Amino acid sequence: MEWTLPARQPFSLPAVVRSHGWIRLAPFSGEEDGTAFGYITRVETGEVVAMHITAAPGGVRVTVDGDLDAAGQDDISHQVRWMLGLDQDLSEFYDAVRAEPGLAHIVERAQGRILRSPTLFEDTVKTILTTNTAWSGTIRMTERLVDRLGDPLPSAPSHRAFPTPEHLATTDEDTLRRDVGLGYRAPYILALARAVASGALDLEAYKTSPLATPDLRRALLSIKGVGDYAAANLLMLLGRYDWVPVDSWALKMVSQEWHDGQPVGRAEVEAAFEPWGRWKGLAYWFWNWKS
DNA sequence: GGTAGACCTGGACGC
DNA sequence: GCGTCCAGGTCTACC
Repeated sequence: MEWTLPARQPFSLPAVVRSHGWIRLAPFSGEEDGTAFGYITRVETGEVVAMHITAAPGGVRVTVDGDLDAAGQDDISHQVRWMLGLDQDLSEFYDAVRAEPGLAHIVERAQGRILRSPTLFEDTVKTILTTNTAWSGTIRMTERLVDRLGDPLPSAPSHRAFPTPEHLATTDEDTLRRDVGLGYRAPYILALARAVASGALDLEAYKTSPLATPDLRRALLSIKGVGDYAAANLLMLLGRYDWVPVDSWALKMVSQEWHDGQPVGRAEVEAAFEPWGRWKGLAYWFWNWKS
């Protein structure tokens, strides 16, 4: 079955899909040009479903294999709206950057939305798996996590959904460390899954949290394995753009952009984007780097 | 508050 | 093929 979902304009599906590397992490699958992507998800009943998203006039077309009841269709629609930020209003950001040569392209290309997973649990796990490793390591760890512990798609069992916190919580550190290859991150992921599964940590509530960003950041930092960079990255995914996710790549880019290749620290990166105020994270994310 | 060292893996490199 | 070095954030212990 298929249906369409409207997006607040301007909207570009390729701009969201290509906003960062998430599309390369299981259980996403996607075209290089960003014109379509697939994702293996689960609906509230526990059923595993493959969805396929393509561009449609004014929004996106959602296709799933087989039929869903009304509740299942609503659930998928809700997930897709969050994943693509279909309801996000970035007009204030566009007005702020229109005159900046390093950012004006954002408006022309309808950039600004960032691809997300359906749950903040999945995005938190993936963010922890980006830390202290090469991107190829993140891809590999995520693939193994889904392959070993995700529930299979009934029509194609080799395709699996991202593991639920409940399922992850029942595994053990040694399996995650050696079989999945998470290394020292294994206890972090296990503790996170158990906290979410037990209800001690309600990550989904952070999507609509009334907390001020500094307080939300402190809450994220209390998760083992989430440090300054990871917290800033998660805030970006939550639509809070007042922190810049400073990693080694950011240091390198800012060094080359404004400091003639001389070594810089976190302070220089933050100072470079300070003028963009509550939009500084987005300004950094979509900056048109010269190098 | 700041800093050093450990954590773990894969890739690059030299032999 | 093997050994060594390095990159990549976060945590913990220590000052």
